Amino acid sequence: MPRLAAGDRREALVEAALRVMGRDGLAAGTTRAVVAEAGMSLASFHYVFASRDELLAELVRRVVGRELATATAALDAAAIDPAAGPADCLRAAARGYLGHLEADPGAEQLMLELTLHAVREPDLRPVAREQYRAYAAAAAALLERAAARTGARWRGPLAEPARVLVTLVDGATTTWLVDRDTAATRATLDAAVDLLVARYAVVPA
Amino acid sequence: MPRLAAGDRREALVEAALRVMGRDGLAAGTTRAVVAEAGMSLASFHYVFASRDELLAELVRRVVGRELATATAALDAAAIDPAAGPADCLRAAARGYLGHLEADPGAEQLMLELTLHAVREPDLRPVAREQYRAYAAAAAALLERAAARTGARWRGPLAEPARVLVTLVDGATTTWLVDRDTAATRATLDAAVDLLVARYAVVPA
DNA sequence: AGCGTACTGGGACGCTTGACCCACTTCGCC
DNA sequence: GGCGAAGTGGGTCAAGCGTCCCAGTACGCT
Repeated sequence: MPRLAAGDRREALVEAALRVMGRDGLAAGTTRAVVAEAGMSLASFHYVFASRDELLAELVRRVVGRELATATAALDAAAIDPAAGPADCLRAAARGYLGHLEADPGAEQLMLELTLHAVREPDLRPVAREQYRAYAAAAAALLERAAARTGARWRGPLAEPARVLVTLVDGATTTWLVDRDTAATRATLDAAVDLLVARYAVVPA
Repeated sequence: MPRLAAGDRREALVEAALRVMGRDGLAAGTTRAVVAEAGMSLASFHYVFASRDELLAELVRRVVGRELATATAALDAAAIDPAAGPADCLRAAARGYLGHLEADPGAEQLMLELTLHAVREPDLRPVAREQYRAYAAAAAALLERAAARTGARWRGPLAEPARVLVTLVDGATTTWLVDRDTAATRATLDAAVDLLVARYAVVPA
């Protein structure tokens, strides 16, 4: 059987954990369940990770990176129309995220579960903070890019609307996970985007 | 030692569970931890509750009721000033909630944890749905009351702004739990309230 | 060919979990 | 005074947990 390099096995375990926990929840992602999903033995797990917490921390970093990439891609794909305003761009990005959420609800739910877990565990708390700092930065970058592509600009510091955006996406995710009402969530996000642009953007005539 | 009626012991166990889980998280609320907090034996637990899940379901209902009462009280207390507009009312309600969140973060975090858990468990899923239906209804009532007290009225059906409100509060809670930045969260909520009123309210001159 | 490092299989350890059970006590009521 | 229902103490059960360990295997390098 072919040997895997240590880094690859780390990767494989993270991927396996993502599948198991996305499917059945954070609590279901025991070390045993994870290694079973990855087709490895327990020893391999503790050879690569010092502890389950280390896996969890890596998990957060990995998925955050993936989310950010998704959002950016959605925005880029949206800004093709030269007549589009910043609201159109952001709406498209929001829809992109919603599609991502619908396609794999477990992954997003897992992120929420991980965040809540990380806030409780002193060792993991910094990870959660970093996660939300990354979200805020990504939101700011998103706003900036949307403005740049449409010739608009933002009033005042970006931090405030960026935080509103993060709050919105977070809340929309939770709400959608409960009632799975995509139409209502889309309407909420659309309205919120309009509101955001109306307040913070300066759109050239 | 004085006997407690069955209903009282149910109540006492719920209260104990709330303390334990609010302090250390949903996962820490094992049956043993709960009965220890309540000063009872395991047998008493299973005499009153058929299972841990039954406790969890009751927990959600209990706390939801409490939250709604808090929000309504905050709104009522806020609408004293006759010159206040709907935005002032809602801002006050938001601040009331934020104060409540600061005073007992564990309780709100627990609600989030419970919701996420309920969404995963088929048996508990209806409870989560009902919970968010209650939130939406409460948000609608809040909007209605804010309008009534200030002589304003809302454009279109209340469901849409109500959903935005729920989304907002949910997201703000999560974000605050991570970074504990009260000022930023307050700013976010204030801005969001302004946005909401600007879009959905008809304020008389 | 042989050595040392990298890796793995499988079992074990000590502990906690939700659930259950049964002998026992307490109490209102006849 | 005694009976039956209500409630409890404490132990038990099987299952599952994270972690650890060690004997063994496979491979790259000299």
